[in-house]
Amino acid sequence: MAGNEESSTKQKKSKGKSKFQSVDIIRDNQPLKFRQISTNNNLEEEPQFEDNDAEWEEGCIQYSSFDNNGNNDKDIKGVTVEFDALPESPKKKRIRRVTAEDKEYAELVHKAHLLCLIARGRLIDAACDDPLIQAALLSLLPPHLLKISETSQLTANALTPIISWFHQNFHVKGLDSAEKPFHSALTSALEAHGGSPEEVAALSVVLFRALNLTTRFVSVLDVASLKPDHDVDELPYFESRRHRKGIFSSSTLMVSGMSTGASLSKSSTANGKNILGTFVKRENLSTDIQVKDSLESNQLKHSDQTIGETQNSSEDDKRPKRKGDLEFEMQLQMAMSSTALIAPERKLEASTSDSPSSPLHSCSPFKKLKRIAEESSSSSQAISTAFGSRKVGAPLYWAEVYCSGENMTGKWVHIDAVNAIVDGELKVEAAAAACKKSLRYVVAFAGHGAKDVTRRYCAKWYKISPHRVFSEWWNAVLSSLKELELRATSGVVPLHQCGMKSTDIMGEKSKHLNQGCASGKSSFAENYVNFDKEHQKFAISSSSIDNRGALEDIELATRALTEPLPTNQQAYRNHPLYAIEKWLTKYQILHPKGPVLGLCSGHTVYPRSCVQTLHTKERWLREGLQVKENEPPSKVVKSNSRKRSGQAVEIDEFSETGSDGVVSLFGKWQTEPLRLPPAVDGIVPKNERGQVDVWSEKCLPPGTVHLRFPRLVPVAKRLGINFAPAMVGFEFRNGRSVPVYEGIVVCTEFKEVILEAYAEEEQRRHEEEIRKEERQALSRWYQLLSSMVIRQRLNNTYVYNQESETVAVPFKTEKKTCADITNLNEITEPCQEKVCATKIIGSDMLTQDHEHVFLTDDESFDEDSMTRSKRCRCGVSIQVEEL
DNA sequence: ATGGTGCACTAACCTTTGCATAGC
DNA sequence: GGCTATGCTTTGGTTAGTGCACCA
Repeated sequence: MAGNEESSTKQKKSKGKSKFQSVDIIRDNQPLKFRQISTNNNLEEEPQFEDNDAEWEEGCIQYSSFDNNGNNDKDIKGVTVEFDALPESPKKKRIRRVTAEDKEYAELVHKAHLLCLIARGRLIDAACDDPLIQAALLSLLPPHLLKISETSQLTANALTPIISWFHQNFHVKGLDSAEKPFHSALTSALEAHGGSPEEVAALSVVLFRALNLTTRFVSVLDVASLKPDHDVDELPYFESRRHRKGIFSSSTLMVSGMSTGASLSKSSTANGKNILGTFVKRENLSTDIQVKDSLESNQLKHSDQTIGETQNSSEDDKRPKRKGDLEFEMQLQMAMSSTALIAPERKLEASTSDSPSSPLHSCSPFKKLKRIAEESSSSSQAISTAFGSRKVGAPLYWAEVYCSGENMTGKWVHIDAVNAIVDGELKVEAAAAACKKSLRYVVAFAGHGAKDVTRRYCAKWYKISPHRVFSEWWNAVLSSLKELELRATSGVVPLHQCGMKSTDIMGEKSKHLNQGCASGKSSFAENYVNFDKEHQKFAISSSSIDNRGALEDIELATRALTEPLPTNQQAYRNHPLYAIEKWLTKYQILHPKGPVLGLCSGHTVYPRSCVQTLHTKERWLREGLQVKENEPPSKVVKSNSRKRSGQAVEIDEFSETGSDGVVSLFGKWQTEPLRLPPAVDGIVPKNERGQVDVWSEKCLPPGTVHLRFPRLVPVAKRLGINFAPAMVGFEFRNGRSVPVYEGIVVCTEFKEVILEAYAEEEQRRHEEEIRKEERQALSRWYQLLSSMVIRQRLNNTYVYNQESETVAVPFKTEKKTCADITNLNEITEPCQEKVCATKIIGSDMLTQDHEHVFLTDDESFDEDSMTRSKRCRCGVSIQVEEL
């Protein structure tokens, strides 16, 4: 290593990229240098130990520190260096970027997990259809509540008393019974009047179905992330696993069981809709919570376990608590108070008392909760779970009941029996967001089928759509399930009975649209035309709007296309509905440039449908399209293709300016179907490179055909047929693109001729190959046999003869059995007596029938090795060293 | 203190049509 | 001399993703 100066230069050069650290060991005035692989995330990189690549840091360690045992041995073995600070500061920490492989893996996991969750949903749905459970649950229902099944025009309000009763009688008890089959778990939950959130929600579905109400079991599929996640803790499946051990395993609980009796009746009567309690009430209630003996002990044990998981370890106790941990503890306390299965306060205090310095600790958990509750209550009817960053408490399961008396045409009404919420679809997203959950997939299950109803609950679709699997796959998965679901839930809704015509439905759409306009702070009137165009597929005639499924589809589609305009610019980057010019890519343009939907931070917002992708003329050719004559380019951009110095003069023929380095781009509306010059007189029209670019069948000149066989060129040449090599793509090799050729393009009339010739040629080649292989096989057989014979001959001569002192070696031959290897003799000119391979190999070969005769004519002498080779006519040869 | 926003930076991805030399 | 096989070498623009400062 050179001096410090050089080292520091290297350090500067490798600023922020240090992979290794070196330490200079001063020993006998000769600095030694060694490196330590840092704890860099990029571990898969092979360390490069060339000096020019390595990044060195200097440090001095006294030699004596290595030699404290008095060992003067010059070799240093196993040096351990301890650094005061970590080799890399957080600032220098390199982020490991996700690779395509990571993404693919994550997507596979995501899909598999989705399928599992759908299967789970179907299982629950099937269990909810069980007549025994339905009957058992129905038997518990007070008689006056049974009347609801007689209601012809069911409304959400009519369901409130049932929800109230259910909520008073069935509570979330937190313990997840994932180990049990769901059917028996549901039975147990019914007996115990409570269970996991999933079971309680399912029981509510059972109840509604028992009352002959068209009901779906709705579940938020809390699926593993579609994108590779660096932080495994954030992965939902890890999350859920972790929380399954706790009281609130992917809980849906938002309001306590104890409190809701009062709050339910009050709020439900107050607004007739929302019977949600608030945390302010919870705070008051919590001070009066009575410990219930029997359940307490169990719960305490469990809470102890849960707390133990996060804090009971002595190491953890001493560690300063993270915010999330504290929040989790508060969550825990809330959970216990909510279910009236609370641990004694001293326990709670103990659980939070180990981080006195924590800012959160300075106020009591309930004060904190009160503050949060106040915040959440500031937004009208907000669901009071907005505490903590932990992903617990989010609503994951609920029911949807079809209320024919709602909304003129009937409506699927959200009913969260766990939290006693009726028609709270607009609040689900807020509740989920408060618990850091996104409603990526909300799926309704009925009749063994499933339907994606995410749109109903998710207003900000643009936020969740990047986290959903691509729609083609998802739609394909759900298509058959959707039919099943539709069959189970569809019912004819004659429009005339509802006094609603198709125009009214479109009026509804218009209303939604205008709502969207209002939120977008802009007039959308002119957008209606475009909107209507996009809705064409949903604009079903009055005659076809005859079932709930179709109506719901319209409703969901309307929601899909009337999302409010985002208020931040970045949301427009990949927004499926809206776009601003700022976030268009190099190859995108607005065409037509309008209508204007609104403004965002001074940027005009356009519909995403106006964004068109541009391509060069050549690129359009690949799509089987050509740019119309005299079309001016829609956009001229700087070329990013590398021009070699030798070909830099090449001028872009499409460029308006005519200068090099720019590319003209055209939109699809400027193209027409490709019209290539046809083949004339058996001549294939070729491009400037003397080939045909076969990106697709559309790219073939009329009258030509692409023959995708190897070794066709010599055949075509031999027949004198005009052809062109078919280039089918590129391969990136050695840092550059290399064209890939596959077969040739010939005129159609020569297709049969050339294929026949090709078949003959291939046949001939095949036969030739077989012959070649046979020759090789025989040659190898001959070599093998020869070597064996020689070996035996030598054994006989030098080993056997020691005993018998016989010079002549007997050798058995069998003429009759050697027919199989006649070719051997043809190749090698052997003796007339044919060697039987089977005999030689199977027997000792020591026979008395043949005596080798080594004629002097067949001898050869190698002067270098001073050996004489003698050959018998049977093919046996021996080498004799002359002394 | 916290979360949202926007800018700046980074790394993955996409791009896309040789050349020199040795051996036969 | 011509043909073929082999080895060499790895750009730079675009864009999605991430970190961080700033602000409400």
